Amino acid sequence: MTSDKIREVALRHFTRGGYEGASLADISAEVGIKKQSLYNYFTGKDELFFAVFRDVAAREMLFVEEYLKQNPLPLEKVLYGFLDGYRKRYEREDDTKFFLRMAFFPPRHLRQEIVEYCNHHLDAMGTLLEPFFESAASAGEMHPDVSAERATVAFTAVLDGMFVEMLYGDMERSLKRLDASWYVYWRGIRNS
Amino acid sequence: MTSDKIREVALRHFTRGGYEGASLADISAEVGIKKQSLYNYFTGKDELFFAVFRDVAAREMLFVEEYLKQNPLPLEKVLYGFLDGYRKRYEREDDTKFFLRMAFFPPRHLRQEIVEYCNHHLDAMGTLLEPFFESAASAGEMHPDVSAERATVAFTAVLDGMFVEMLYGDMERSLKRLDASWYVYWRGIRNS
DNA sequence: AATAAACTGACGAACGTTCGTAAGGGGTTG
DNA sequence: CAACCCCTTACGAACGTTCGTCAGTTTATT
Repeated sequence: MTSDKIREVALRHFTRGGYEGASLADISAEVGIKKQSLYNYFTGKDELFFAVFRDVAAREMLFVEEYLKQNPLPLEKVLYGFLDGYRKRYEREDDTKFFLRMAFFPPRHLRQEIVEYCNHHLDAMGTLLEPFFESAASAGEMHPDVSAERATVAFTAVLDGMFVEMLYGDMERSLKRLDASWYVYWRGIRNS
Repeated sequence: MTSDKIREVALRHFTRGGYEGASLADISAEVGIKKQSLYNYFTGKDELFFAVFRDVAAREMLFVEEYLKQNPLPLEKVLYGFLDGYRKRYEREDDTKFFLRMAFFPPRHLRQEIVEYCNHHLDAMGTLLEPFFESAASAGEMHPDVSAERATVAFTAVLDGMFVEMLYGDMERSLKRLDASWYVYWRGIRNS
């Protein structure tokens, strides 16, 4: 399907160049068609962008849902596995990088729509994550001084910290940061 | 000085639109001159960009140096004050936001030069920060299980996590994250 | 025959950049 | 004091390119 191919190539171009830096000429050339032919599938650049954006958001959410659907495990395993799973996915796919870029630096004229989408995404992610902390708290896996909410918020910060280091591109540094962040984070919330 | 004014306006435009999204026409219009007149001060867009970049990098480094120059304090105060000081600065100035944007998503044809600059910056920052952790470790302020290096790396991750939330723009969320991240981080490294 | 998907051609607008030039101020000469 | 030159700074006009987009036409599929 040509439409899928276009979205796939466009994702890569939007990720590397941003909205302004991605040109329809380059995208269509890589797909193997003329840029005017893109208009058989999308009404314009904005619609192509949002098609890509929706694809990415759906896959991101699916990834999180699928991971958290697994059988209940000790919190330590769930959380570290989550970080490591996301790390591996980040290496393979442009999805997360695209999503971060557009969340942080949206093109001005699409800003509002993007921000709304991202807020919804973050809320949904919090809703999926927090129960794990709450049941872990009930089970005595977490230190009683650390509330489930604080632990959740701090965990998403660890996740973002890892993303940021990966954005920057140095794999060795990323692993070192993941190790250090997780080590300190888990010491900070565990009950022992 | 017109050159300063240009750099000041250009900083704002580069921060909000990125390299590709910032146009010389818009910048010059806001300064109050025609775009051709920019060429009296800079040989082109790239040189203007690097002039801004160097200004920003210098101010960023100066901020860190000045803060850490203060009289020795307990590690807890130094680190939390560092986070909070950066938070306040972030609200006031575009410097950090510009720096993050260009570090994460540099324009392709300037990528190498930018990355080199950023690496130097990160190294210098590590060099300034690590001694605080090492002397704190010697003084018994940190838990013996946590190495100074791990604590340093995890701390810069906390800092980046805060930046990221501020990038996203919601102040309430940023403060909540700062609170949670710091609370968990300090529990993770303190000696008690 | 009908429909979808590719094409050619062209559009106005914006981009960064270059050229030639005019206005202004300062310093050195008559 | 006036005349000259020079250098800085601004500008209008135009350059060639690229941008996203629109219209009309051919090709291929069913």
